Amino acid sequence: MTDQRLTPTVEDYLEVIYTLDRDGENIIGAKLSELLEVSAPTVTVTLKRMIRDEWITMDEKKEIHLTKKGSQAAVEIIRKHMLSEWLLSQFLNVPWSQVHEEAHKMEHSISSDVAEKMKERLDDPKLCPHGNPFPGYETMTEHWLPLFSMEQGDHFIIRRIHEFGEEDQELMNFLQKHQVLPEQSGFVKEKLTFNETFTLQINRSTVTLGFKTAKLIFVESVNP
Amino acid sequence: MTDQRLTPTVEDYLEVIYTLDRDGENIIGAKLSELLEVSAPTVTVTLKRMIRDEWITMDEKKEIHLTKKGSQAAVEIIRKHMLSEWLLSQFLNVPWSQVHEEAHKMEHSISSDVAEKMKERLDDPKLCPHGNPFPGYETMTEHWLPLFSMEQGDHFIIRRIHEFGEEDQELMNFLQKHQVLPEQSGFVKEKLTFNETFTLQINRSTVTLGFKTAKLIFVESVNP
DNA sequence: ATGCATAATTAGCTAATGCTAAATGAGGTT
DNA sequence: AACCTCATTTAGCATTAGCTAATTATGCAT
Repeated sequence: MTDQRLTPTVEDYLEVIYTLDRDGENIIGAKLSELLEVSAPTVTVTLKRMIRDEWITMDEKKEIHLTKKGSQAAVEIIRKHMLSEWLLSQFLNVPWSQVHEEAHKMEHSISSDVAEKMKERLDDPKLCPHGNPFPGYETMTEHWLPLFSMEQGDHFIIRRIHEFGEEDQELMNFLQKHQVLPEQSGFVKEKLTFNETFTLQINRSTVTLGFKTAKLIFVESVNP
Repeated sequence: MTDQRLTPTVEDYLEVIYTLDRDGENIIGAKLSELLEVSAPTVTVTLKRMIRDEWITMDEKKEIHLTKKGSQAAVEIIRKHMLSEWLLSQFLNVPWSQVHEEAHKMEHSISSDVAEKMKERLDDPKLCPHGNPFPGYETMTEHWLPLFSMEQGDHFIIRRIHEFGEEDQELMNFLQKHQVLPEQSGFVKEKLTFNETFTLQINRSTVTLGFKTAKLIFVESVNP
């Protein structure tokens, strides 16, 4: 009957699969291998276990789908992750750039009871400190556009750094250092397509971001 | 060399070994098997790994001793445990009786940086919510006596429930329900040696504790 | 000296997670 | 049809951490 309990590894897989699914991406082993930074054979056997335990199914095209049980488990772990991020950031003054990494470790070891207490204490947040939506609140972020789609001269308020950017500690340190943070406003000083860079002005200082980064940052467009 | 990283299992062993050592008990495999609730062969092989990785040594009498490295690691994990307990109890209103169990899971997944933030935020506590001392503050608890040593009519303030009692969830629920908690005062209504029980009066209510429990509870003796 | 507890080990398994190297599959091109 | 690329799988290994059953040590008591 497979009343398997979740292992941290499986929880990590579920999180990534849920997020890819939310974004409408097609989910195959190779993508998980890249995002989770494990080898392809490891992915194969882990997915096999996950199918056995009914967290996911795999169709003829080898695409991965969450079962109902898998989806519920994913929601739960993502909630724990995001609540931990707020706890670390609000109560413990852990720097914004490190909150993801720390929460990623904690999320596997807090009970649903504790998560519920955190939710109450933190006022039931709908977005994480990076602006990503709690499961079920995806509509709140829908109107934000990738910075990538902005043009020179466009003004914006930064709203969100995508989950898949959060994983890169160097990137996060860089973003924090240059105030590329949710709620900051700025404008596109220069967009160099041939160079694949955006140069932004934020609070009297200037940063240059590559296209890859600009695709992970979402902004609200504003009139200057 | 063996720059092994700690696994949760090894951290658990270190915690127990440190605590037994603090209490001056002789530390052998059989005791760990009992306290950690694993089989004897499991203990044998785990200790072998711990010796290999230089967390502990074993003498001719099979007694276990922490190396310097092992002792430092133990202190660190116990600090994380106790700080987590306070965080859960103070910030998240997790019930006293559950705080140990939750913290026991969390302790393995928080970084030393986060522990340091917790320490600051929680005002550098010297005792855990159960009254057990943080490593290095053992003297603070030395003058408290086991409830077991009290006599009929003796008045006391409960100060401490020993670590090895915390592990028993049923016991903890029972103690909380009957207000057998640090800072509560009461007196021994009846001590029945032939029955191996103490009956206590605490705040208008009465509880009966077995000798086993009375040995795990430490009190400050007071004049009525 | 013998024997009984208690403690510790050995032997042999299982499961989850990782890895590399090598083999296969599946699709699209030339 | 032959080939190339990308994805997946097989095979073979390693480590940690559990277990049971059976064996061996060790120390105390008769």
